[in-house]
Amino acid sequence: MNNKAEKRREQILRAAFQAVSEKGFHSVTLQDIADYADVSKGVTSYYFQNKEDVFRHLLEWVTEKIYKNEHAAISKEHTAPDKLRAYVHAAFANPSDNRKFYRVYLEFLAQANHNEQFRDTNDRFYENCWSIGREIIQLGQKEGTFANVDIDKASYTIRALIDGSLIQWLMQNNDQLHTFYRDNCLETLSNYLTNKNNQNSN
Amino acid sequence: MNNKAEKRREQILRAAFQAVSEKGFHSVTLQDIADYADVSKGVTSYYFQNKEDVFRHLLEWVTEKIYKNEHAAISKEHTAPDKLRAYVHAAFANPSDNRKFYRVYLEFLAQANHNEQFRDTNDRFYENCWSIGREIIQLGQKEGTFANVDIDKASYTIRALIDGSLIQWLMQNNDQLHTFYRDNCLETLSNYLTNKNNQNSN
DNA sequence: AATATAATTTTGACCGGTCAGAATAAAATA
DNA sequence: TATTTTATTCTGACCGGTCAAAATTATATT
Repeated sequence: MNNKAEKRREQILRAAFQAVSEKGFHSVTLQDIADYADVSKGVTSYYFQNKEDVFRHLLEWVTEKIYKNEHAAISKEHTAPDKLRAYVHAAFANPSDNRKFYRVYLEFLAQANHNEQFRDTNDRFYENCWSIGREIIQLGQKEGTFANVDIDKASYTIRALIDGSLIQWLMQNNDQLHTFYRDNCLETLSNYLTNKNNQNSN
Repeated sequence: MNNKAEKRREQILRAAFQAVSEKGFHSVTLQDIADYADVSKGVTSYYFQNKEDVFRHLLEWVTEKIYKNEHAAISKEHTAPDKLRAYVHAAFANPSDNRKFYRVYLEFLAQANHNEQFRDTNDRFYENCWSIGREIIQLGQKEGTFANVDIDKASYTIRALIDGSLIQWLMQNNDQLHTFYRDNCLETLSNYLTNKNNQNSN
């Protein structure tokens, strides 16, 4: 049945994810994916058109999962500062998961420059991230807890700082720094959004 | 003489840079590098141990050039706010150069997770970036124009926001947004460093 | 200066190895 | 039995690295 096929596909995507995180995007072979999924080589070709098709779905799957996780996190909170904290904490997750995720994500970002499909998928991911940012900021401004910053600009800034911090953290092989970067990120964003001097000058 | 050999090596590095920016890290072959450098395939092997050696030197060459450029830019200015502006403007450079550079740099970052040499080189680059940040912040605090933020934290934040902004910009194929992201980045950093509420709580 | 010799640099064909994709067959399942 | 899944093998393309020979440049000799 369809459900079972869907299970297989996810099994393969998980395997591909693991393979990419350990071996790196380009050194992953169809055989690797099959090995990690504990199936034979032909299965991947049966469920996906080719290797690129696997990766395309993998990027979609991963970014979708991240977005849903982050969105769920902020939905549990009710004030803007709480949502902001929840967002940053969700984005940073825990060191080992996040290291794995960002390794893979970074490879896709690098590839996106030469692959329009990846770029499109990432655009949708960005849109989702920005929408989270906007939601938080709008609430904060309605509450009166946040300054009257330009909402779009600020939503870009939020994601830029999160990604920039995580990449910087990723490049140091030191999980200790995870909470440091997370808290610094949150603190900076809190001050940025709260500071009444940051008024929208438009 | 030695000088001529050095010329050749740089010629090859430039070719490799061009090749990576156009074709992507992993699809670049020794033949590609030779083609871009307008020499035969064997030359690269004559001047470098192997392909990886070329890439290692390429990353060093590129990051060194970037750092020197940024450092030169802030050295021309005398006040902290001016240095900050100069730094951000240097980091953003111009759209086409920066797109090329960040494409290549992003590929190296992705690779760094599986390549210790790349990671080491990037660590040195980060150190240089942070030192620029620290220099600016220290001056600003001495001048009294900047708030008493934690200098290390702030230097990480500065680079994180620059990198995060540039990557986000890179993923949109729109050079128009270049000044938008640059100015937003600078504005955010200015406010962050100037805001007297951002006091170091240690 | 002209020629011969040596050193350096460049070339491109070649080899061993790898991989994606295709083809095929065998086994399992319903 | 028909369909799905797994296992195995083949093939053609491609790449990194090698290296002998060619070309060029530098040096020595007369």
